[in-house]
Amino acid sequence: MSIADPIERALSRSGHRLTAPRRAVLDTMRDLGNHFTAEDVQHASPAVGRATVFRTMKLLRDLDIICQVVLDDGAVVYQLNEEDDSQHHHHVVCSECGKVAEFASDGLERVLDDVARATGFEIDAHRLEFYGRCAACHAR
Amino acid sequence: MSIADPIERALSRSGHRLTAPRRAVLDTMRDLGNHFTAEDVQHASPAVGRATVFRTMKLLRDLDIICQVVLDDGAVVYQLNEEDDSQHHHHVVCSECGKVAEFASDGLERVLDDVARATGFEIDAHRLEFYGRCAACHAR
DNA sequence: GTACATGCAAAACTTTTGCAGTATG
DNA sequence: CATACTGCAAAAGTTTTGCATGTAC
Repeated sequence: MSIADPIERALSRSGHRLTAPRRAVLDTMRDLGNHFTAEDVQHASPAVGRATVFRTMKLLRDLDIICQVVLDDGAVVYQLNEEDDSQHHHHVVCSECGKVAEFASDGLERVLDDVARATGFEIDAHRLEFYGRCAACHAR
Repeated sequence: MSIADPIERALSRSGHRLTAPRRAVLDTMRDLGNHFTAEDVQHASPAVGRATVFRTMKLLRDLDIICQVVLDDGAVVYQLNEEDDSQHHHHVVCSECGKVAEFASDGLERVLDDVARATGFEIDAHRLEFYGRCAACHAR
């Protein structure tokens, strides 16, 4: 039987078992919608053991199903990657409602080259986050 | 009497006291050279109480004397800002030796505009980190 | 049926707080 | 000499681990 949900399929295909607690954690993350911490997930799924929440989140992180978002204040939270977008991308975080949008970086190449030249570093990865106010919060 | 060290002067001028533990923490940070965590500092200055290390680091962060660096794996560490460079800047982290170089972002404006247009966000802050290998490690 | 996954509880960490004593400005 | 700061120890919070039990495949 083939699995309908793409995330559950990815889990299964990578050799991991599709268990009730894992489904519960995934559903919770979808319900939370925005970014969340392990504590958020645990709180919204009290039936799942604390350790399992951490173990599941670590697994999902390794599989690139969730990704880290670094907030303005340095706190690190997580977010489900958008469908088929386990690609490299960045985040814009709304400081009012917490909404996060993703975007792909194109123009960053130039900055990267400049920095490589100026510092002598060979750069192979980066992290970029923007902070501001989303259209809705901005309008108010 | 005027204070020779620019950081100590900044501390004093902002209405804080120049105490032995604070000097010890600052000296330790300079010794560590690179980025460090609260634990690194505490470990290198056993004479200073644990709580004081945390309180001092919080203070230095508020005064923009140290800044956060987010590592590749999401861990957040700290680093002394370079002299007179409490300005906005970014970091390139060597994944081999841990060395961190700072740089100012110029070309980021274009990326920022693109993202603002594409997402509808009004962007007022950002965070950018590059990861790679420094010239020395790269040469080896 | 077997290996993987879970839940629980304890352990290991990290960071914060209350308070009595100390020392800076 | 007032009050900002410190150290200690306890508390609060977070993440990990060991182990017996359960369950997906």
